[in-house]
Amino acid sequence: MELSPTSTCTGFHHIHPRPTPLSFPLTPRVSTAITSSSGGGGRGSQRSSAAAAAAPTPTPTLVDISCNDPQNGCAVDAQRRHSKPYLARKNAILQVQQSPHLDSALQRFGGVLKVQDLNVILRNFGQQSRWQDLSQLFDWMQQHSKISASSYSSYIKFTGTSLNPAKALEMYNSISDESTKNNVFICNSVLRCLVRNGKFDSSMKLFRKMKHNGLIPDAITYSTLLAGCMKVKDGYSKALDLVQELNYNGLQMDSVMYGTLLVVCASNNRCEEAQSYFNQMKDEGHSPNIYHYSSLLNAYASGGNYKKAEELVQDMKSSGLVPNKVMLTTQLKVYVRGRLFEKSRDLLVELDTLGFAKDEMPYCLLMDGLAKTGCIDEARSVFNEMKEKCVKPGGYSYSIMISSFCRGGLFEEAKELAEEFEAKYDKYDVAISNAILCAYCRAGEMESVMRTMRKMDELAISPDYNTFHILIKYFCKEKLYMLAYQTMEDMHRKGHQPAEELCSSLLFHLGKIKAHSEAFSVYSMLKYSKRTMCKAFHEKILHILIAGKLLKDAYVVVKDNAKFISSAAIKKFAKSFVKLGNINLINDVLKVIHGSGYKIDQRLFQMAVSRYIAQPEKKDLLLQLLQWMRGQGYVVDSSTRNLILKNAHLFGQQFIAEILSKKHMMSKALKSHWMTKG
DNA sequence: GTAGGGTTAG
Repeated sequence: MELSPTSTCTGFHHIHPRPTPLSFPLTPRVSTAITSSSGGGGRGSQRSSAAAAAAPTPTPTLVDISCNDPQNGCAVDAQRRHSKPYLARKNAILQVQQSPHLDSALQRFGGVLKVQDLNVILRNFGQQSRWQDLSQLFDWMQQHSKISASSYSSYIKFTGTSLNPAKALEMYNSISDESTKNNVFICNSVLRCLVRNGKFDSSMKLFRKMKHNGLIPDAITYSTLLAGCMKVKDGYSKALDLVQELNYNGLQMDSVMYGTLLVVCASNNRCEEAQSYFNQMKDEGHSPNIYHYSSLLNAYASGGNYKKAEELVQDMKSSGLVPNKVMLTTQLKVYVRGRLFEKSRDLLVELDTLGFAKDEMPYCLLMDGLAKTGCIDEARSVFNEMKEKCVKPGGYSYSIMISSFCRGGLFEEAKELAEEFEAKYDKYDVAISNAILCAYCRAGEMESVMRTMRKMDELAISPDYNTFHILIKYFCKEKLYMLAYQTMEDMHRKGHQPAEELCSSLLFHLGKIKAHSEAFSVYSMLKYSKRTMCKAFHEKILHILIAGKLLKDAYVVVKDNAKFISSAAIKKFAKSFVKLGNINLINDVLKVIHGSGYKIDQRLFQMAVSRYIAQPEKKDLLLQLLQWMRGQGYVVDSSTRNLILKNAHLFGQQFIAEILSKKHMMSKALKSHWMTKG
């Protein structure tokens, strides 16, 4: 049973390549209008080579020429207007960029190239994803001291793009010059690199360190960090902190930051806040683009606020923007979330007419909404409708339907659909794998469960919380309790916290099969997780530990949770411990029990004394016990006293005289009684 | 002469 793939990468990333940016399916006439009014900062158009070529360049710079085709007439004209050294550098740039042997090219042309020329080449390598050459050139620049702050920021940026945040960080840490290390461009590059690679917490930690070391953050710094809040738990409050800090530093939000903030609000169910940021943005003179509108619309979806959504779409149309596929699909989401299934269906028809329903996504939205409202039959018919329309179903629609069937108790149908998926498709990720696993588990298909687990292993799909949960529940159902336990251990190691009821059920069964220490381990997993634990849990594990004679562990449980444990259970524990537990801890146990408000009865004292008599070398402990008893007002009853006297030879006369002093004599008032809560 | 964002599904 291998549930912990050795690979640390997740299968999800293998299966889903980085999505390519969506293009707007708009008519050319409208699209021009949108591009000019989109107000997105114009970053994209600045970087497009078409725009660069079209831009008027009265006095071409080295950068411009290096990007042009040398055969181009314009460039030839430009060449004539420049000095020889200039042309030599321009030529050297091209030679180095185009040379198949970077080493020798640098040897030949390196002397001519200035730092800014090398930076041009560096960025060129980065843009072309020539990572090997990028590193090699950067090393060369370092070795020849032809390096500037720009070299660092570009290099770090591209190292982040090539998904190597550790390398970028290492580079940054290796900078010894303080002013270079505090250069805002370089810092922004490093932070961006961490954020991009999903290391938001690290980026915030580094950010604090940078500020401490003298960085003065600018708007881009905050914008970069804000972007990290989008895919992070509790991103909204983190984003708010950043906004507060940037305002405190006298910086202003721009349309990029507002865009990011709207996404954060939408994914954190902050509908009203999204709206207020949207308005604030407009008040400050930034005109929203289609992304701003879509994000706000998405925020409305979480509240199912379809009236506002419709107003927003109207508002957007009157501002001259045309709803695109994403916008309309998001509007469908609003209707689905608002349970307006008639409107949803109508909109789906409209999407289809516009050619926007060619993939499964809008169908998935509707199916999922229907299924979660209990309308499984309707969901099934949308699924079939989608298949009839030759829309290719994929992992999403299958996982929605399989999970719905499982939830609705239609296990056979779920299993059949899982088999259908396996027969027709070979794209797996953790979500579809979980749905398939769930179906096979509920249908009791052990062979298929095991096969699916092996498949996940082979494809390096990391099991997630749900995977573990499904499997543990299933193994319990099949009475494979040790397997369930091992799976739970694995789950715990991976940082997932199992739910209380699952722990409770497994713990109970482990106790039954006398897997006492395993049961205690389950108890500990729950106890040291952030989850709540029901009070009865402590007593449950206490009985198991007593049965397994794991008395030291039982002692810890009692010590920490006595107030949640019944007096009968405490009594049972005390008896077991004094009888069989570690002799060195007997006094401590008695003190703890007394300290939690229980009176200790004479039979227990007598048992303790018997233990000490059996091991006379522990006579100091006996003495301590008797002294403690005296201090707490307990007395030694006659039978215990007789027991000690009978064994007087083991302890010595003086000892006996001390312990049998008058204060220890039995008083009638304290006689009798088993422990009673004080 | 360098650095920032993005909308929809399980």
